[in-house]
Amino acid sequence: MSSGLHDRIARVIKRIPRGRVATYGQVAGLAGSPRAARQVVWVLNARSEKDRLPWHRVINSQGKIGLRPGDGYELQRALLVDEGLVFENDRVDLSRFQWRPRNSIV
DNA sequence: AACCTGACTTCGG
DNA sequence: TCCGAAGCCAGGT
Repeated sequence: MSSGLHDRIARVIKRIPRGRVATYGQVAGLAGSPRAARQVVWVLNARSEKDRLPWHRVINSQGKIGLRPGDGYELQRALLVDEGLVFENDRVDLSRFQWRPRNSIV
């Protein structure tokens, strides 16, 4: 059973637990389209509010926040810090905070 | 249909 | 470790 890629991406994002983060590529992969990292961005912009997605839990493969200072960076970082993530030089340690889902069925 | 755009990713230097 | 280039997908113009 499967819906459109965007719906699957949105569902994956909703599953990211508090205190953990997922990378764009990881979300795309869990949604069944490993090369569609940019579609994750599209979904975040188009549906974060409407679908109440935990948008702040998605960061890039380097453990950094994609949003730029003055354009959401501060808010995202603050939200993550609230959830217990630790930033060192503008990045989080993925080996420590990356979400590792047990069942990846979408 | 061509071309641009983006909260990306990987790879090479 | 830090860029830049190239590859990537799909929506918008």
